Amino acid sequence: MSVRVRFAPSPTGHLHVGGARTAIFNWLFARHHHGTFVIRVEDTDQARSTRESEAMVLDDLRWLGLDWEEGPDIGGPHAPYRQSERFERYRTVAGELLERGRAYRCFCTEEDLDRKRSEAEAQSRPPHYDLTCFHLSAEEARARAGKEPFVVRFHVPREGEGSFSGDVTIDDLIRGEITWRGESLGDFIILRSDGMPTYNFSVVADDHDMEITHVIRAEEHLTNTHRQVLLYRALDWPIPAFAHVSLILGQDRSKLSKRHGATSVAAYADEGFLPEAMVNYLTLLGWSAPDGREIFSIDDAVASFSLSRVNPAPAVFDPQKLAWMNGQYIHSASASSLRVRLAGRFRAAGWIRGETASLDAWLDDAIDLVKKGAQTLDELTDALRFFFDHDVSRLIGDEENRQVLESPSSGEIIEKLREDLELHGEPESSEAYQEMVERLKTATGQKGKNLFMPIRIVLMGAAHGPELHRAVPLMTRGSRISELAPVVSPLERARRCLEQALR
RNA sequence: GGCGCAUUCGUCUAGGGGUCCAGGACGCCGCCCUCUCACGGCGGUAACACGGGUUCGAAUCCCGUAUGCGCUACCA
Repeated sequence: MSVRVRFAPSPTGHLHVGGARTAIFNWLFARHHHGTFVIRVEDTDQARSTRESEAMVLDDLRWLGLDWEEGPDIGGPHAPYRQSERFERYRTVAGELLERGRAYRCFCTEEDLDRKRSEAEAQSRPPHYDLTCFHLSAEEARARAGKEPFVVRFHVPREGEGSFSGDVTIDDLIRGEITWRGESLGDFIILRSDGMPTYNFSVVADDHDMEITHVIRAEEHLTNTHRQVLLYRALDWPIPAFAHVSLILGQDRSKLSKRHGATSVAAYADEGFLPEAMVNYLTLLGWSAPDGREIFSIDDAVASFSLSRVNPAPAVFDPQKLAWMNGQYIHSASASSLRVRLAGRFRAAGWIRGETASLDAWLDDAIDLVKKGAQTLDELTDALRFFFDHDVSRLIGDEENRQVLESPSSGEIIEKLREDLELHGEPESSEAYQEMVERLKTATGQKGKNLFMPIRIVLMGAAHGPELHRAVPLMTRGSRISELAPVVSPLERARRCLEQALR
């Protein structure tokens, strides 16, 4: 039998990293087994669910690089894939359960239930439903159903009730054997008074109808499995395999949520994280490759993925390691591929004014110049800002910079630098830059840090940054490309500094 | 409270009775490279929750305790 798995998000906002990892594990499992990946939208909570959220979640999944064979956007043999469009089916299944005597109408009001619950708690009895309506005769139930609101409850088989048992044992693919006793469960609602199904019920109906073979989901659903298996049994439906993936925790070891900072994958996309890095990191949160490698492509993960290597313990989300990993991907990416991903940011910054091959070539060189210093696309963009933005007053506003510039030799070095640039022209190559440095060495008698720091600060605008012999020629070349926003040329920088900072 | 799950360096993890005085990665610290910052290289710091068993031998198996988390809803 071919593998069929599903990811079932509730459309209540962007996809969060926890959901993303569950989706990734499902997808990896499906692809590894050449199975089918289904997206089903669980929007029975109509107060919180929106179509906009559904579109966002689907976009987030696509951004991660996941694809699916069946889903609300593309349909499929088991359409519809939105629970809100499957109400008829749930009513039919509930009717089947009613007919089989495995479920019953319950007319107790919420007030009744609240009262019963607190009474039970006061007497330290389990707060289970007291079966009042279970004991109603079929005739009475039918009669009241016409004029009173009711819910449909599933009856959890009690000891000695025929051949049925409320005990359930599953063999979780990640955690092994897990057993629940029937006594720990009360009769639970499957259809609300407004006719809407509850989660545990719709999930079972859908997973069965959609022929899901493996239910891979978050650990928070683990104890729900007890109810769900009971439902499968009452309906004589085959029970799928289960795999419960542990929760992702924040730094304080509580379940990851908004107050832990960025938790939606969209937020990471905005900051300039690459989907490949995101998938790689999330895959590693709970799973490890058999060969121990930590940086791997999604195809490698597909090839070696197995649920038996998924760790059952919860994992703390570590933004630092994610950032490191994203950096690894950026550092090994080609400049041209990064340029494509950065295009939107460059345009937003107003740096790109036209289109020409020389512009692309310049951008690629610029990207290569700074990419090792960046861990995100945002940082990479920031690292390029110095080309276009040369603010002398901000430059001398920095204490470290001012100290260097105020040293006795600096004035002379900058003066000679300007003279050299005027006389020999601005360096367009690394070699030309080196020659310029040699001339400045002889002219000023300075070398090492004493020589380079003033040059660096005046030309680059900061004491730290990329290599001068690459950056300065690029600056020169950039200042001559009209399709690019104005790059401040080396000579202009030297002049401005002399005028505004050094007397 | 009841039920369930989990517990190896700060974090992610490897390990599934002897090869483990526990290996890798992130972080942190130091050194090297170097005009600076990064990158990279090298080295260091740091863990089997606790208590009982089982066994010649336990991080690995069993029981208990502690702690954390989840469920116990007409949320999913």
